[in-house]
Amino acid sequence: MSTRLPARERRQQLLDVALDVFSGTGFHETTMDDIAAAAGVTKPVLYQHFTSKRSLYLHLVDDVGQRMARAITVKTSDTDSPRKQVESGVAAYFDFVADNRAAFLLLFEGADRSDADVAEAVNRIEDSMAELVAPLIAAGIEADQQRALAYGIVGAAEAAGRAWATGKLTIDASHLAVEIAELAWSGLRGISRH
Amino acid sequence: MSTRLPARERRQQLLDVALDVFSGTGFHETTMDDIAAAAGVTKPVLYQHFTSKRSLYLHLVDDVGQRMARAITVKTSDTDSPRKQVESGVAAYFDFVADNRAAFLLLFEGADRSDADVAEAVNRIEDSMAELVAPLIAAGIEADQQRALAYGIVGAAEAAGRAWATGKLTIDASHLAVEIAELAWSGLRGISRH
DNA sequence: AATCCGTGCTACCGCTTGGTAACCTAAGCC
DNA sequence: GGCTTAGGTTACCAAGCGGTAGCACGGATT
Repeated sequence: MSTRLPARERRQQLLDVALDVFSGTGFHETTMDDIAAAAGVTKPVLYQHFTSKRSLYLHLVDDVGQRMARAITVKTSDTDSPRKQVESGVAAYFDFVADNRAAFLLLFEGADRSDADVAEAVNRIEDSMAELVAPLIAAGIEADQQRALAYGIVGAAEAAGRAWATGKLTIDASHLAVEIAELAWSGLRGISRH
Repeated sequence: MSTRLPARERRQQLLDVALDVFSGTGFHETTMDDIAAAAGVTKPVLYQHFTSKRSLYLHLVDDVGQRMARAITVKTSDTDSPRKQVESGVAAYFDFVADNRAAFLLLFEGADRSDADVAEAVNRIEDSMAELVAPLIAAGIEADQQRALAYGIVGAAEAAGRAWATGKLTIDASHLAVEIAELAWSGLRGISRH
């Protein structure tokens, strides 16, 4: 039944499966046996590839976080008009959400922020996105206020993404992106001429 | 050492202590012994007042959620000018954050959303706040888009609150409220004349 | 002073689950 | 065909922790 796999492939398969399971059930509600079973394998196989449950989980969170950050950074670096940057950044954000639902939910719905390491990993992503947004706010504003607004915008995308990914919104992702981009942009512009 | 307390007061003390401990350490990382110790008491005392760890936790989440929702609803019902409603609503939000840091973090930082009941409780709050915000958006817009934007605004406040409550922003709470209110308002207005 | 009840403690149980030791077996290679 | 190696399994352990039974103690009541 269980086809034998070379280490490389098995490891990748385990990562994929673990992402799905963790994402659906959450860290603490998921047992190593659950993941193993979902992969059609037994527990010790997991421990041949990962030293502990925690390390597997952290690996996933880190990995997914980097993928998301990169996806967005790449697509915003094309243009330098602030307006276009907001649009393409938000679009990239929701593209990622749509194409990687499990990954997004792992980060922003299931992640256990009371674990310091996990919280740090998630914060790193939020911070890096806030740093992309901050410079788009008019320069006349104090740095701390800029950061506050940047976190606000990032949070808006996050919440909308979460609502969408959990099925609370029936809009399609690209429309949602346009909507949130507009919210962000006019929010930022409104502030700038305060 | 441990002064004896009548049931009423003990129960309340346990709730207060549990809120602090859960909020700081998270549900799974907190043991019943931890809470008991923090209250200067032993575990069985906890079970004289609450039937299980889960029920204690859920009780807290529910309680805190209702307090927060009420605090905001009350202070927005004064006025009917949309602009003023946004301002006073957001102000009430950050007042609550500042006055109830532990409670806020329990809901939006430590809460384990992979637990269905917890997620539902937290969602209830977000939903009720989104419902306060939605009607402030111009009527010409489709309902689903209104809801999407409403979630976005609520998420902005949440993220800003979280950043503030975890010490990532040094602004004082009332300034932060003004800032986010302005972001929300101009965001909404910008959208409305799309 | 004997009683009683509400409050709290000591001591314990048992299940879940992360993690491991020892063994097995399919497949390539000579 | 035998040997080696890597991928996989069964069976188990240990420990943390939620939850409980049964006892101790203090103070009001009579």
